[in-house]
Amino acid sequence: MDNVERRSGISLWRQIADQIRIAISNGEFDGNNMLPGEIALAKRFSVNRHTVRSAIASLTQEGVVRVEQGRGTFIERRERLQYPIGRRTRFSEGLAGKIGPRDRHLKNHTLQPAPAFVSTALQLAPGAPVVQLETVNTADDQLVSRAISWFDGERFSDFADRYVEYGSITAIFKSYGIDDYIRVSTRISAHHADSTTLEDLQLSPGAIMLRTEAINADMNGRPVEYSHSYFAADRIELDIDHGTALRA
Amino acid sequence: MDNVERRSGISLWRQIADQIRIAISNGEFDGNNMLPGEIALAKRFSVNRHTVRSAIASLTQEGVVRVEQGRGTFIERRERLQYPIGRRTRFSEGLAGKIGPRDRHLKNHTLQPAPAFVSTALQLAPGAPVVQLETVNTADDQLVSRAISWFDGERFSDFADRYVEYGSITAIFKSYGIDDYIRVSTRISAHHADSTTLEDLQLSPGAIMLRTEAINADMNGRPVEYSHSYFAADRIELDIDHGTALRA
DNA sequence: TATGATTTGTACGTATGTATC
DNA sequence: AGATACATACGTACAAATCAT
Repeated sequence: MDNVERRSGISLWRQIADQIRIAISNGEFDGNNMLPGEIALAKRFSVNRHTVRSAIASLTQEGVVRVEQGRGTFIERRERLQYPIGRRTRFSEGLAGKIGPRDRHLKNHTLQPAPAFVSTALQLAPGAPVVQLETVNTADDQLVSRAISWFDGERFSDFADRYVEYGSITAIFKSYGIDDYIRVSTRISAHHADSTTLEDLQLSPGAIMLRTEAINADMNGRPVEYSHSYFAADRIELDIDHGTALRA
Repeated sequence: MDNVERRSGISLWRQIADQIRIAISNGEFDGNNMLPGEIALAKRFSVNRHTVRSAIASLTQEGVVRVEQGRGTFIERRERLQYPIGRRTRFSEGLAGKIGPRDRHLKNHTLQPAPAFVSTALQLAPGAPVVQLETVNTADDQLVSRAISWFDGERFSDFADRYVEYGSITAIFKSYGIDDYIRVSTRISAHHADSTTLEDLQLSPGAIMLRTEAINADMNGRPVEYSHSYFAADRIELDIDHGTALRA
């Protein structure tokens, strides 16, 4: 019987969370990979069931366990896929060992006047038309991200149609006469997942998303794509390629 | 008096969280930038105080509000500092507009045999001695990150001593005859903050951290620094510099 | 400086709803 | 259908932090 100390300056739920975390790493629950029920844990630590629930809620936040209503509390351990980001990353190309087959599912597309932040990023006149694509993306058959991308509506008016035909962004750009393009900027931040991302990526409430804001440009330096991507943080890590050539 | 609907298939706390979020964006609490007390909110929505607390806990997770015991619940909105990461980023150099004066505080340092993952990253023999530095870092007088860095213990045995003397990493490397170094790899992931990071960066429980795992090398391609950094995700965003020169 | 009022945090108990097996 | 397990919601009491007086 484990014990917890009252009036120690550390709340019971935190002491219990700590002890459960240690018990997990000691392999105590390796058999069926799940915790005992809340009532059993409450008895084990001699506290109320709700105190155990507070501890489990905390461990859920940390990503240590995952709770399923009616089934139980499961120990969570998943390797993160390595998702490459670089000046010349091409997803259609084979990538050295990192991440497997990718797929994009087109959720929605529109042709509309650009919001201010989009026209700025694409260096277009305010309110110029832009094509907007919303996709949900998988890698190794796992949902990993959703993205919203914008393209110059004058230059790429039927971008969405070609999407179905060509499949890859690289191929579509080629069809417009753009043989090459490069990533010129990427901004990365982390947030709690919003409701759209929770749904699209089938995440649990409280999940974390990695957000990237990126601009790609053609070889004249003219922006051709602006995008916001939201990755399931517990499924991937971003692997930044800083280039291999030495430069002065 | 706002109302919530029971037995609607949506829990009361979620309905309340949604209504509070909307009220915030409507500017309803702009006066003192904080929510009414829990009891007042409970009366407003005709529910128990704990139901309100569940709603507020959810909003805290989203980063919409921040709770301070004995004071109240405050509306959270802070601009993220833009933190540059690139092949040749130098923190002692002036950086274009992005982020202000930086400072590192040395928390701890040791000289010890390298753990396996460190010797691998630095391309040293297993168990070779390494200098380990633990720092807490500020930018614009705000706590932004903590870091653990490792250096070859043979090559840089008195690294920690020189730290006090020189202040900047670049200057220390120069003192060892390394005039230049570059970032060769960066891996970025997001997690819930662990207890050490919570404490070092004075974060609230449930906060998110951005983790970077980085290797710097000298101009011969020999690794000179391996580091793990943990950033307060609500205070910064990482701005990846992909370089400006065009390369084949 | 001290004290009381206010506000959030912890912990208990109880009842009922919902999902799974 | 029944048993089990987690989810929601109510209530009560007291602790801890903050703030005004």
